[in-house]
Amino acid sequence: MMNKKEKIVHAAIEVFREKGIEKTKISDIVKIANIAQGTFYLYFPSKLSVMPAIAEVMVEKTITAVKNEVQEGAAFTVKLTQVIDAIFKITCDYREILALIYAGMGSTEHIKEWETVYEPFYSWISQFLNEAKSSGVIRDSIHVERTSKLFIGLVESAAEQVYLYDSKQDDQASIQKAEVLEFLKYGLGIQE
Amino acid sequence: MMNKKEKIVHAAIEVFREKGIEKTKISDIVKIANIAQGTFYLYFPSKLSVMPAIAEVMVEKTITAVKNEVQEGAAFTVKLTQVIDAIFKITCDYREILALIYAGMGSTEHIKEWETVYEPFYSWISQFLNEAKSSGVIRDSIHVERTSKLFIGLVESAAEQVYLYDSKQDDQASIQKAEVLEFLKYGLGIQE
Amino acid sequence: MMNKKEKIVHAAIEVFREKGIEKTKISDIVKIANIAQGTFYLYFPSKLSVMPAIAEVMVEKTITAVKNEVQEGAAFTVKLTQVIDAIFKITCDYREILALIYAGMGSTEHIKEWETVYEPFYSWISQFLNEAKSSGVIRDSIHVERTSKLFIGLVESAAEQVYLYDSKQDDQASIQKAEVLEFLKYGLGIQE
Amino acid sequence: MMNKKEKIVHAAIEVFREKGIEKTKISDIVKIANIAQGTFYLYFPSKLSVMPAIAEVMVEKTITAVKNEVQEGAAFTVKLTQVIDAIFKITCDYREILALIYAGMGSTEHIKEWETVYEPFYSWISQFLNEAKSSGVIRDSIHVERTSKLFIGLVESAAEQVYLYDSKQDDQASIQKAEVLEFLKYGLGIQE
DNA sequence: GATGAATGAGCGTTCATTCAT
DNA sequence: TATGAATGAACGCTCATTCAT
Repeated sequence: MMNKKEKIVHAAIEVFREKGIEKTKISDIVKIANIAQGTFYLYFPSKLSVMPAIAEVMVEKTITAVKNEVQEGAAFTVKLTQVIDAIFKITCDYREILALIYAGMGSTEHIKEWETVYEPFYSWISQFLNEAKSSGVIRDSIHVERTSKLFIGLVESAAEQVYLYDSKQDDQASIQKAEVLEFLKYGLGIQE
Repeated sequence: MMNKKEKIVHAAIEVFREKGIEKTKISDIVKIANIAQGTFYLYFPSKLSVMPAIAEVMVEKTITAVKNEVQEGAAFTVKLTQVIDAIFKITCDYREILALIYAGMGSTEHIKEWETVYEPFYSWISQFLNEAKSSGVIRDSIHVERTSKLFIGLVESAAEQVYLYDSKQDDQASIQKAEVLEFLKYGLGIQE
Repeated sequence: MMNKKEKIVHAAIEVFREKGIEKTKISDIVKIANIAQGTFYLYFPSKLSVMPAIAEVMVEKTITAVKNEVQEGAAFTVKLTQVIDAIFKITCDYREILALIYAGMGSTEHIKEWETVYEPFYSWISQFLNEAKSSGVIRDSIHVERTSKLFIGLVESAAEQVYLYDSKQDDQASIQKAEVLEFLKYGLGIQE
Repeated sequence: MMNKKEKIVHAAIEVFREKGIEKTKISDIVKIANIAQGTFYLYFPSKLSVMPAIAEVMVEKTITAVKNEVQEGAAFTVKLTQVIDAIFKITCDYREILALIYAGMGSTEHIKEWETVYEPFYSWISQFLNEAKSSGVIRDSIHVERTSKLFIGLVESAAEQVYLYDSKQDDQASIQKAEVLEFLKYGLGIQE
């Protein structure tokens, strides 16, 4: 049994994916969440104010997906491929929502919250890069915190482009992924 | 004196930047454009249908900015720095709109148009990379068309992060730019 | 053919009388006015903001009623009786609305407007008293402007009391009127 | 420590004064009363049904104020002045509420209750006038019960006008009071 | 008695769209 | 073409009321 707030967040994700954010009505969300219209307003003042809570869930989903995909003990390049795979998958599955989160939501009101919300994902990637740096697999001049953000930005925007331009052709995804991998290998200065 | 259509497009850009797309009303646009409410519908069927026209203007602005910044005859690394500078500047100035355009706008209806509209910018970057590739400045394994998109995605997302996370500290911009340059130099495999 | 604003004001008066102000919905008003719901908001921002316009109409109605009732050339006491009759009639017919207007509308926002709106009525009574004062019918110590307000306050509150306490008994009205007349005769110091 | 019912009544007075009756929500009242939302309904069925209890408190306040002001053994004219002073003070302090009570509240449902509630005040003034009548200070033709209502109506409407039209100028109050006193002296036919 | 989270009917308000001028 | 007053369907939001605890 979920509590009401969680119900709203999950219902919102579901409806946003189906109808897009602009076309989603609060009445759609409460119908899916199976709560009364007024109850929504006990937890959120508006449709957009659900976004930070959604972002939190999305970051969790992403981290979980990445962790599940990455094979403990594999070579760094393999792991890199797996990270890219995971991000591509999540990005394609939830692209409308991620696009909004990533773009900073159009409105600047919640921006400082994203920082906090995204932090765990940046941390994970930082840690991932740091290990590689320590074992000499990637170049020593890497600044891991900053690069983690560039890394995620690069992979996510690449994933979005696949959807954006080549949504019909599945093989485009793998070509694009390969390209990103290649670019990252050079960018990180992998020595294996 | 602008014609009515241009007035609408420029007014829309102005209002979208101020209020965000969701909160912008057609009445806001016509007020700024100084035309009658009904006149809008003589040129555009809906608020979102103005977006491709906006994108066109934005791409023009971007290409112009890049061209103006890049110094003919300079070394590739210098030019690279200049391209990054120009994109950072444009991205920061118009980030709300670019974010939306780039993210595909949440609604999938106009996606195919973006492809066409963005094409000139991708072309310019492709050409830029191609010259470098021909003269052996960057690694030969680069696929210029695909990389041009990764390139733009990387730089734009980096620029967005500066705005997103460190809006107050101006020096963050230059650090972030340096990091991107470093990453690109490795990613492109520059040999100078 | 009335213009839309007048239609709204008259419809509002009608509905307020029937249902009371609190229970009146804007949808009731527009139904009677025979206009679209949205049209209301082109002229008034809220239900209560119609009140000043209503007050204006009510003051007109009152002055007209008084003028019609008062017999040119009659003795002052007769005229006084007629003024009282007219105010009682109007007050009883429109008591819910007048009560609100007179009480200052509960909210203090429109108070300064009442001053302007009521002015014509105060003027008329002032003039009425002034003539009587000039011809020596009422005591010389009367300050006509101030007394006109006391006069109206006295007669209106008396009329309200008839409605309030004795709404069923019609003869109460005439007794109350007689009492007011007596009180006013003394109060004004009539010498006839 | 007040009991819950008293808490509600006093909270309602406070909120009604601040926001007006129409804009007052039950949730505002319970917040001030520091009780739970549901508790309200254990004592009152609706917002307006609190009004008679408020009126009772107001009448008590008024009678107390008048009694405190009036100096035992003073001449009638002096007492009259003191009564006027007291009513002016109370009316100005609680004008929004008194206006509503006095005007019959727009809704006719509780009217008969006001009669009962106001009775003590009318009685007191009747008694006050009766004594003056017995001692021959005021004219013999006075009908004390009816006149008590006219008396109160006159003084209260005068007090409201001070507030309404001249809220800034404090000396207006004393001029208005003097005018009322003069008017009453004549109206009652004082012979001193 | 007391609570306050939950309810949902109902209302205010918006704003894209139309069309007579 | 251009206008902008008028429209009314659609939606956000409120808030009196309930009821399980």
